[in-house]
Amino acid sequence: MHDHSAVHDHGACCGNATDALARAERLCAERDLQFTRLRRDVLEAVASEAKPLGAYDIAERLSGQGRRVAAVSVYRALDFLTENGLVHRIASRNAFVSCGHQHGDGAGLVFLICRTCGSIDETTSPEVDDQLDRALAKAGFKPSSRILEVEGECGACLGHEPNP
Amino acid sequence: MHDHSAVHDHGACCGNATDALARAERLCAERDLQFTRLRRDVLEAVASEAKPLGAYDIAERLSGQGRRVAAVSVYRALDFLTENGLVHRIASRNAFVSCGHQHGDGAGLVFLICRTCGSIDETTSPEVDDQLDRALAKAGFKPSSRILEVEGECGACLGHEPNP
DNA sequence: GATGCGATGTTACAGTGTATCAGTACCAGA
DNA sequence: TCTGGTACTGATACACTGTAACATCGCATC
Repeated sequence: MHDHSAVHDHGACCGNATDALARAERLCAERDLQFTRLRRDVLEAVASEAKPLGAYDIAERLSGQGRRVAAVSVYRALDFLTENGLVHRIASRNAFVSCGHQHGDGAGLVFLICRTCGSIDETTSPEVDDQLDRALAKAGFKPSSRILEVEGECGACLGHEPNP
Repeated sequence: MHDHSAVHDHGACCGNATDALARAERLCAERDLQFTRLRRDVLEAVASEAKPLGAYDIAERLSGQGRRVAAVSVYRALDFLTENGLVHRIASRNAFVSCGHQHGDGAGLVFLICRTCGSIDETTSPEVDDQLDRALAKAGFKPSSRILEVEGECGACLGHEPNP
């Protein structure tokens, strides 16, 4: 029912699906937005998996038992969720993860993508942002958004290895 | 013949196509790699445009006059070129740009993507890299590659605007 | 010439994303 | 109540991006 074959248990999995849903519910109430069934289901699918999911994966998971969710609908729900910072898009994978933090709009995030277990973590680093802003200013470039994704091995997978 | 409609003339255009070709030729000779006609043509197409080009755009440009270059071939050439640091992939655009610098393997690059004119510049910032390494170490993450792409407005376009 | 290898050509197909139109639910106002 | 507007969803079609598999060609080497 729930794939846990990958070596991964940093606590940001499974349990946070309900957290994410609760947070979404609150946020939509605050902003007077509709948290519809489709949006809820898409968020739940994404949040219940630490790995990034493609839009078609999500559509497949939500379909069945007389219900058919087309990829288009999933994309629309994902647009809504990303616009409101509940889900992030991983550009290097063409896939989506649920936001694990409550950091406002999702600016300044760093995504850590593990090559071994496929999981994704987020962090932030004000120091990186500072230096980046400085570099951009020096280049005469006015930023409006950025993506920063790092591939490598997560701590859990490094720990499991015999010879790091 | 050559589209210059976009506001963009920071000197990294057109002229550097020949530079890029010369650099590629040298590099392939050094490493004993084949710099074939297809690879040359693909690199030339990418280098003669400051904007990122999609693989199918490239295929279209190289086709005509009895020659037909399929997208697959372009992808293979692009794989070769990116592996050797002659071309970079822009993940947020699914497109490719020729490398404007001679910075070895292309690690530590920052891509500046202008929303207005569509051009792409590269910079590097050792400070950003330092801070990023620090943040990754703190997170217990061992990086093997990263992408850092910033969208915004380039200096040229900012200068052209009436009220910045 | 035979063999092996890398590069290319060709076809087919999988995966990703968007455009467009139609239908539905709901709410505000006449 | 009816009507019209808005937001969401369904559905189809299509464009774009990328890969798998196999055939062919050129070239170096035996």
